[in-house]
Amino acid sequence: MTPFARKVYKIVLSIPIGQVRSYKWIASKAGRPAAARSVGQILKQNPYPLFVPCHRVVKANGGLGGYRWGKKTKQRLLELEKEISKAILITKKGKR
DNA sequence: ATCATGACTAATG
DNA sequence: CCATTAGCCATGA
Repeated sequence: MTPFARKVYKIVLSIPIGQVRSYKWIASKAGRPAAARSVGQILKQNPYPLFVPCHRVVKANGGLGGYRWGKKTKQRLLELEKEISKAILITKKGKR
């Protein structure tokens, strides 16, 4: 585990449910604005599968980006979380 | 130090 | 959507 990798995971962990960030954005936050590609390298190692929400990291142009277990899976997780966050909003609204 | 590898980016077709 | 090209960079051998 390198210092850069640690930063990347920490940042990815901070992405809220139902939201996404680009590899470039992560790279900048980690202090290496031009290391988007390296961010991908780090994420594919994914030491904590299903704990680090690496599926919330997408391409800068809006594309899906890659995923260790297939883009299809990534897409499904994102749509699922989108629904979940929507449900959370409804809950908050009705709760008062 | 050098070299190869990619879940990137931007531009082009 | 896909493929190619060039630039970019952390990482590991």
